[in-house]
Amino acid sequence: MASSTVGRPRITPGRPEVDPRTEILDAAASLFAERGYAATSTRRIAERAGMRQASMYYHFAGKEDILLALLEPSVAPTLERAADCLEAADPVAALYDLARADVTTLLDEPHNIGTMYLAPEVAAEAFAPFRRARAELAGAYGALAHRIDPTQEEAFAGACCMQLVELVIPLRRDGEIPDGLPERIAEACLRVARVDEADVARVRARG
Amino acid sequence: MASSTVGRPRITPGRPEVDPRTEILDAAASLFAERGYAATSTRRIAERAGMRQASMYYHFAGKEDILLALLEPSVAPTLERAADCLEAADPVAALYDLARADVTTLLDEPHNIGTMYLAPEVAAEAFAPFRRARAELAGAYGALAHRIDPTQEEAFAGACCMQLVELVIPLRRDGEIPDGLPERIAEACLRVARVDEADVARVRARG
DNA sequence: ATTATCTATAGATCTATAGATAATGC
DNA sequence: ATTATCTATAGATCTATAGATAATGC
Repeated sequence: MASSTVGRPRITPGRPEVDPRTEILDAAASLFAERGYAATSTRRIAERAGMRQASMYYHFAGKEDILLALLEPSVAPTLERAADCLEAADPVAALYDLARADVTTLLDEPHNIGTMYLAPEVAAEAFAPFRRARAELAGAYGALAHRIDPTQEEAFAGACCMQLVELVIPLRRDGEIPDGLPERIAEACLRVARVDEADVARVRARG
Repeated sequence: MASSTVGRPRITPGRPEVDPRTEILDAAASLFAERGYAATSTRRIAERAGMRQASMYYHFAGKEDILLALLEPSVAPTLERAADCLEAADPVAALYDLARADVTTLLDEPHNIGTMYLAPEVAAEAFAPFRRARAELAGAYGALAHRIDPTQEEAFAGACCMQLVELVIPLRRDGEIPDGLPERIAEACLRVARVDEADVARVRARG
């Protein structure tokens, strides 16, 4: 995984101990988050990664392949977490924990790559698995909300929770991350799912 | 405003009774919403508008000018509505009505142009007035929420309401608009702002 | 021999401008 | 004369490929 010294050396040496694939992903993620996918050229990605434009193609088939590599790793953990929480005994606590975990994940990603969830480019066929994973996650939110209060419709409640969780994306873009954001968003999800204030306090206090 | 017959005729005549500026805005809005701003070429806009690529420049200075023209009309009404509701006697009803009106506006726009609110391109200097208007709207949501329950922080509550209102954008993109969406989103805003269920029912019943 | 870069470039865009042209208006 | 289009194109991209090159590994 470290940079072996095999192969023609770069013109500017680049970070040691970081493999070139990661350098490219890192550069692309920051540019995609800042300027968007379509407005980011392969030349610019390579430049930020510290190599020539054409060298990128040794590691990736193209721009779309890079975006796939950036989004893919989040799919498996998301599906797992969504499946797990469906079996929880306490749906209120489960909803809170799921929302908090998802917000934390989005916060911890190195370059606010969540921005790309909404990009028109992920409508392409290649991103179908990614979209399916998001739909499944929304389904999990909806199922929990429905267990909390069966009078509310699953699809709408799930969409509301997802939307609140993804509030972290614009907040991060604008550099306005308040303290305790995961907990605050998780609480907002509970309220949208019609959990009463006593229960909100109970779950919050549970820590 | 109708198409006079002055000027060299088009190769393909185009809609009568619709002025060319509107044809261009219409074409651009649909393409921006479908594929995004950066991925939409002037050639494609002109083609959908029924004219040659260069003819567009008789009506607009460039692509950015078109996006500005699409976003600008929403600024004044938004600011007005936000200012009005701050003086309302009943903050719960005011929050409900503001959210419902904003969702309805986004639903009524001909081509889901709300998609562009989140595009990285509106970070450009030219869109500063538009961003300021959105910040002011978020401020109005926050102020109402704060009047409803002064223990909650304005900025976060405002951001949550905006985010819920803008849920209409992805729902519309996916063609999943349920019945009564403006009312349902407005209710969700009340719940996030910690309005109790009795008050939610009261404001909803008020019609 | 293998690996990972490099240089160079083909071919396909895309934006914006220059200048011609085909209508109506006066 | 004015207006609104047209054709043609300059100049600047941008993506992806071909083939050379400079290291290490065996």
